[in-house]
Amino acid sequence: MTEKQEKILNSAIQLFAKEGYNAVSTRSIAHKAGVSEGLIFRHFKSKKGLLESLLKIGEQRLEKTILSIEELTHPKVILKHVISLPFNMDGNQKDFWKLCYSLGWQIETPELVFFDRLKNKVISAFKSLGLSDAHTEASAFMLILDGAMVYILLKNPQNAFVIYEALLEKFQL
Amino acid sequence: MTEKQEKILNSAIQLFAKEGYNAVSTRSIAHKAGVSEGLIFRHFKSKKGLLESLLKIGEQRLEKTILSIEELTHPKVILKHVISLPFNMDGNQKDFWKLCYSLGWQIETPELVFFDRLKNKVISAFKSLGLSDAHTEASAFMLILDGAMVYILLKNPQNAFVIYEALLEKFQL
DNA sequence: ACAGATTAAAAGTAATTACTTACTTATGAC
DNA sequence: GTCATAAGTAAGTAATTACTTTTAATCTGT
Repeated sequence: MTEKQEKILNSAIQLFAKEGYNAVSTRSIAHKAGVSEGLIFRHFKSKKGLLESLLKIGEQRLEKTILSIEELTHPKVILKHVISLPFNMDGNQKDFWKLCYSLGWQIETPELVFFDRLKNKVISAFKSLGLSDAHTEASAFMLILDGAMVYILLKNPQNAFVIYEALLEKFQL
Repeated sequence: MTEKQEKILNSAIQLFAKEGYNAVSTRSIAHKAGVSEGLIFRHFKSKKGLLESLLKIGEQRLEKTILSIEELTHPKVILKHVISLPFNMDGNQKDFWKLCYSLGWQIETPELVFFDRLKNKVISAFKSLGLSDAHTEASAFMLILDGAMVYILLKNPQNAFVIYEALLEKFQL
């Protein structure tokens, strides 16, 4: 991975996250990266190819976080870790999640595996808590996770921590 | 409002909701409406003007729903009505909400008033329930409303009703 | 130092974009 | 019926789009 390749990737994810995939031109990416436009196509073939590289890299970076959750055994700890995710993102992670969620509103949703892995872990957690309908409970839980992500990514509030505590209480965690 | 104007509005909101504002061309809107492209600009001045018309109309159509909630007095009834919103949308309403939420990811967020009105009503409900921090509780509640909207609009599931019931239980409604 | 390959930029391409222009057709008031 | 206004279209416009091609710079091994 050359230095200019990284600059392209960094500029692209920032612009995509801020303005949405469709609204960003390859020209603006090249300009922000301080690189010729053609270089984007040399390295990533197409705009879509660039997007796919971003998603792949983002997933890889997330891998150790997901793994550490998958290794947990105590159900309440699992749930607590999952619902903490939106409240513990650094700038890079935020851009990646923002990209994922904004893509969801533009038809091209290239199914992200880690989301299913998280949900499965949540289902197993509710099962071991003895819930009668673990699947329903898990769906509701993931719905709230989505809500929290939207809250953090779109309105980025300063009172995030009290909201986090309120959510914990709601699930008695 | 002429027949062709309505056709333009209908085509536009459907396309915007499905593919996102930026991804839809005025040409495709005109084509879907069976109308010349110039007519869009005659009636709505610009693509953005068309969008603003859609938002205004959508808000007007929502007005009586919001009013009926604002007239409620019993706090638990208020909360139940608000959280029911995502689970009681017809096709037109779905398109409007989808447009609102998808726009949020594309910088041009022309602040929708009804959202604040809903939140204020929710705050007052939590206050009359005697909650110590009604604002925090209301934020968490609206966060969950967002999550439910995303769930319905993006994944449109068939088990929506059981999820709805699970959410009611979470707030003892 | 010099041929060959790699890496980058400069300058294209055709297609598409939002938007205009010039013009025609319907509508209604008097 | 005439005349002003509104509704509508077809054929443009310049700018921008994703992407390509050509040309120049910079390595690399000998």
